[in-house]
Amino acid sequence: MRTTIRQVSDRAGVSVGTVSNVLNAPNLVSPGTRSRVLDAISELEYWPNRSARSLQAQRTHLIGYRLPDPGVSSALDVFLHSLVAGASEHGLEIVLFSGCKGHSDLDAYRASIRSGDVDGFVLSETNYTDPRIALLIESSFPFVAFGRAVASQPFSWVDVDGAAGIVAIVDHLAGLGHQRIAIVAWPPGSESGDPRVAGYLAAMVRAGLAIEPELIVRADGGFESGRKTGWDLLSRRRRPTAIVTVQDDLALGVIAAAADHGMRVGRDLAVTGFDDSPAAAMSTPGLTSVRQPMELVAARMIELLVSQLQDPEVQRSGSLLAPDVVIRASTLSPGVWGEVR
Amino acid sequence: MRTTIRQVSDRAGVSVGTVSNVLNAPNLVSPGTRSRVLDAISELEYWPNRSARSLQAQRTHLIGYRLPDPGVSSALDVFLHSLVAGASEHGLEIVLFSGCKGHSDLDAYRASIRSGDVDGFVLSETNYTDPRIALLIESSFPFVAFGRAVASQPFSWVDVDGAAGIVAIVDHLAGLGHQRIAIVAWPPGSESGDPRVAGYLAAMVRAGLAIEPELIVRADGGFESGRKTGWDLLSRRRRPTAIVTVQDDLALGVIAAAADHGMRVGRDLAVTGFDDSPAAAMSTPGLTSVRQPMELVAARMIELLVSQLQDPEVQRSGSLLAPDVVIRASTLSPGVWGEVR
DNA sequence: TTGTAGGCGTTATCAA
DNA sequence: TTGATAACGCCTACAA
Repeated sequence: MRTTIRQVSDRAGVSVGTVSNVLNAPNLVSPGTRSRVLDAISELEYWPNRSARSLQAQRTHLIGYRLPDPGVSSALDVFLHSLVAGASEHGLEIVLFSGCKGHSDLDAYRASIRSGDVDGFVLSETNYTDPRIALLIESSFPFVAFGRAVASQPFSWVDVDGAAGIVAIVDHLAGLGHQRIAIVAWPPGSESGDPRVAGYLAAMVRAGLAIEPELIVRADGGFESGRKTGWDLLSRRRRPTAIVTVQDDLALGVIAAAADHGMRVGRDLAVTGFDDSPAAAMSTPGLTSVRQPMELVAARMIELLVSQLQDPEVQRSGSLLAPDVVIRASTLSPGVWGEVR
Repeated sequence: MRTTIRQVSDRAGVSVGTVSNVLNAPNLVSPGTRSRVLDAISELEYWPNRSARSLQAQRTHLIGYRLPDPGVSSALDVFLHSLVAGASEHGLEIVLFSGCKGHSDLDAYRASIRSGDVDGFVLSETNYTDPRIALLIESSFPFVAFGRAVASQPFSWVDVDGAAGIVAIVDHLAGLGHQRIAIVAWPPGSESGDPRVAGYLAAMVRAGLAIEPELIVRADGGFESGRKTGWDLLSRRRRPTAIVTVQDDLALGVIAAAADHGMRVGRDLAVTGFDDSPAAAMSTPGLTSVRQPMELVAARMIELLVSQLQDPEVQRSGSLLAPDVVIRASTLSPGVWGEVR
């Protein structure tokens, strides 16, 4: 059986209220009894019961997070870690859930809200009109989203400036002398993908490079999709000398396609990714990529969430964070680029 | 304000006990009142409060899992997913925590136990003598470990037969005609690493290949470590024709080292990894690797945990699961192997 | 078949 | 400064 506050109070010869005060408002207790109580607490290894505390405080100190499907998020590892670490600093913990089969995803959120499972939610993989965001706003339930969206009211979000990331990538490539720069992007309509294409266009214009529609190709995402798209791109008479992608997995697929064509990436062709996933760092050649500052993202998300927990009426706001470009061998060998073939 | 059982009972014109029975023992309630209560429940969108339920049942339906440090586990994504999915089928959720700074890791577990945070733990990254295992056994608190260990008493664990995985790898390589097969392993003393080396030795003997001490090299783990070790191995006068590793990250480092030497993996050299991480599948050439059946691992772990939750006295047992070998281009080109140089 | 009451372990309120 | 007591929302006896 676990130790209760009653046992501690008996042991210390005080009332339960006093023990509670020692823990929650030590200044209200005289030093003498305080130390007597503290002794009893440590002798009995007493820790307040979480459920009881939650029940009375109407607060669980738990934050809900629905895991994205496997393979969708290539930096989940770092993100989750930072999230847990950040939460822990505020006495919060992250509870994972999955869309229960048979029920819609939304129902899981709804049930959690009604049963007081968690104090708030962290959302990721949001898109333009995410029904979860609408639901949570309507329920006026605390949450933060990784990713902007359109919503009826302002809400808390953190996002990474993908457009800026791609601009930096294109600048880098243009600086190396590339002129035919292609981009492999997801189909239009993606909250994270569209700005990246916009960044590509802007940077190309600024670099004085011609924008040719055939240099903008679409792929569903993932390695195989990148491989196929890359193969097609490299099978053309007029090949691009550089291929920008919106996802590391796509870029790694392009690298494979280049090998299929007998080309050496980093020499015959430049390729870039997005996410700086572990696979990007460990690829041969190393994959130049846009790195999202996941630690910052997570920390900021927790910050925004905590401020809502403290004051439900707090002004909602968004944070747009700047990414870095990590340059690796997949975009090396400046000056050797020319019209291929 | 959230809906309480009281409001439901008022609305349905019954007592709270009856509402509770409708939810927990429907057969005790007459069909008439039952449907009346059910109506009230859905109209009011009533969901029982989790904290109150936990308090009274002395059960939180939460399982604690301490995230491994980033980069340690290359298959965390799949594992977590399967864990969450498996837990969800039993009405359990996974709560993540991190070693709170300043305190020892063990204290986090201790505190969780005493305060009734969770009903049990899932452990991963265990080693021979894991203090957490000792603590949990001593506290007779429900838990399952991913990985065997030495302990004072039997406990529940699930593990993947790493030795068998490496045996299959060596068999595969020997079948391709390789004779000088090296292994890059972690330093001795690792619960997961040692059996893999043992598997290597056994398979080499069985294949009638000479075991040369210089073919067994040690590396700390990780890409850079693999790159360095690989470079050294390939700088020798008598190079191995195949390099087995105990981790994908190491293998990818070896692939990079081979490129540094101007060698083409899959043709001049065979390389294998362990874990079948996303990076392995997306590497060029694709990395032959040992795939741990993470879905099964997680499912079995949940199974073992749930059985303890149902009956604390249940017999503890372990499960050793068989891995698969995923063959990719890094071990292709059979028959072209010879003494290099 | 249904209602009532006690208790799960805390914290907050109010007296003393 | 401390002690008693009433919630918090639920479930489970037990009584009706």
